[in-house]
Amino acid sequence: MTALDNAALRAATGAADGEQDRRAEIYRSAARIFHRKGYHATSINDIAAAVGLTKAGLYYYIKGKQDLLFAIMGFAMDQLDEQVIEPARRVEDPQARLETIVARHARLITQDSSALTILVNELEGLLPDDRADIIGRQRDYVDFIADTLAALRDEGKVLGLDPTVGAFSLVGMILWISRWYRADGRLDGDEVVAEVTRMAISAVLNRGEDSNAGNPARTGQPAKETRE
Amino acid sequence: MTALDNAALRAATGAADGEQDRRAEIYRSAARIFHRKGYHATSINDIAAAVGLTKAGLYYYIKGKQDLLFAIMGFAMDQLDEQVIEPARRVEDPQARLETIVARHARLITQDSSALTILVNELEGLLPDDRADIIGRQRDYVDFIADTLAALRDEGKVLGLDPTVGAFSLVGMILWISRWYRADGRLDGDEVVAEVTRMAISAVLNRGEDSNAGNPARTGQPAKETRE
DNA sequence: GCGAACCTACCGGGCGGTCGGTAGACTACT
DNA sequence: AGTAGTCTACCGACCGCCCGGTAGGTTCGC
Repeated sequence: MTALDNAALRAATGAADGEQDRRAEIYRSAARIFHRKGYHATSINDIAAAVGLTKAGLYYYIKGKQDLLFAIMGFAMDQLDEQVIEPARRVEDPQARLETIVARHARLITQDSSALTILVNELEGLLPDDRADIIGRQRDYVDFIADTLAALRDEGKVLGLDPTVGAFSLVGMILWISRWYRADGRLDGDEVVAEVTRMAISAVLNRGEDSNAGNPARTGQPAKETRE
Repeated sequence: MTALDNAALRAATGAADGEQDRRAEIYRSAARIFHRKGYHATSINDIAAAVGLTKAGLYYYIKGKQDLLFAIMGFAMDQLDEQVIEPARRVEDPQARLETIVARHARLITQDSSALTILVNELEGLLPDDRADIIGRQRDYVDFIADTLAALRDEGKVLGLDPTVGAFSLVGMILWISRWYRADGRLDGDEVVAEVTRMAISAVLNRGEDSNAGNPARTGQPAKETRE
C-alpha cells in the first residue's frame, strides 16, 4: 500500500513500470506540501500541480485526499519501525537501547522530517478507523520507550522517574527538532543528533547524589495513561 | 485587541460590561475548538454555534477568522510573558530561573493548553505580518532560555551543551505535554509539572563526573551519510 | 426613536471528487 | 503491411457542497 511496499513489490515481480516511480514521487511531493502548509490548507490541486498533473490526472494514482494522508502516515510509521524500533529491539542493555532509539529517531528527522512530522501533526485529518490504527502504533512506540525506562529503573540507574512521563518527554524533545532544525543552519545534523541524544540520556539517568532537593518523594508510582 | 486588552480597557473606561464577557467567551470557545480540530478544519459556523450565535451574529464581535486566530495567539503570548517570562526575569540565579521557566510554562499547559498550543501549531494560518510578529516573540522566548543556559555554562554547571539546542529541546519537552496530558488521567497536573521540571534540569546540568565522556556506547548510527 | 445585538438570506469562489473522453503505445489478427 | 482492438496515462469540464464574508433587516432595552 505504501510507496515502499510498492517499490518492494516491483522489485519482487519485475513488473518494473515507471508507474511506481510516479506514485512514489506523488507521495513524496504530497508529504512535503502537507508538511509545509498543513493537510487542510493543502488542496488536491496544489499536489497535482507540484507533480505536473491536473487534478483529474492525479486521481488516476490516488483514491482520495484522506487515503493519501493515511498512506503517508503509514509510510512514516514503517520508517520508524524499520529504522528505529527494530534496531533498538536488538540492543539488550537498556541504556544503550535508549541511546539507539533517540539517536536513530532524531537522525531520521534531521534527514527528512516531512512524513514523520505529518504523522504527529495531522492525525485529525484521518478517518476514525485509520486514526485508530496510527494512534495504536504510536502508543506501542511510547510503550517501548517507557519499558526501556522501566528496565533502567530496575537496574537502579533511574530513580523516581515515571516511565510514561519520561517517554513522552523524550519523544517531545525529539519530535520538536523538526520545528527548529534547518539543514543549512549553524549546526549540522550529526551534531544536533549527538546533542539531543546526550540531553535525553542525562535527563533520565540519576546523578550520583541527588543535590536537587525540593522534589516530593511520591515518585515510585508508575502511571498508565493516556491517549494520543 | 486581545481579550485581555479589552478586559483592561473595560476596567479603565468603565464602559460596556456585558460585551467584554461575551467577547472573552468567544475567544475562549474559539481557542478550544481550534485546539481540538485545528484552525483550517474549524469553520466560522462551528464557533458561532458553540457560543449560541449564527455566523452573521458572530461577525458583530469579530473582524474575520484570521484576526480571531491572531487575537488568540496574542493572548497566549501575553500569558507566557506575564506568567513565565516576567516572573523568571526576576530570578537571578540561573538554575533557579530555569526551574521557574520550565515549571511555570508546564503549569500553564496543564491548566489550559488551548491557546498556548494553538500558538505553536497554527502559525501558517496567520497573515505574513501577524506571523512575523508572533514568531519574533517566540524567538525572544527561546533566546531568553538560551541565555539562561549560557549563564549556567559560565558558572561551570553545564559543559558542552549548545544553548540553542538545549533551549529548543526543553521547549519541545514542555510543549509536548499538551499532546499527552489529560486532566483526568492517573497523574495530576502538579506531579507532571514536577516530573518534567526535574527532567529538564537534569537534562541540562552536569553530572558530577562525566562517566559518559567520549560517548563510549554506540548510538546505533554510523555518522556521516549524506542524502538528497 | 435609537443604537446595540442579533437574524435571515444570500454571494462568489474554491473545494474534493467524477465523468466522459482521447492520444498514443502496444498487441492481434488477417 | 494494414488495421482493429485494448490498455495506460492522462485532461477539460463539470457537480454539489460548504466556506468566509456581507447586505439589509428586526428585535429590544433604554
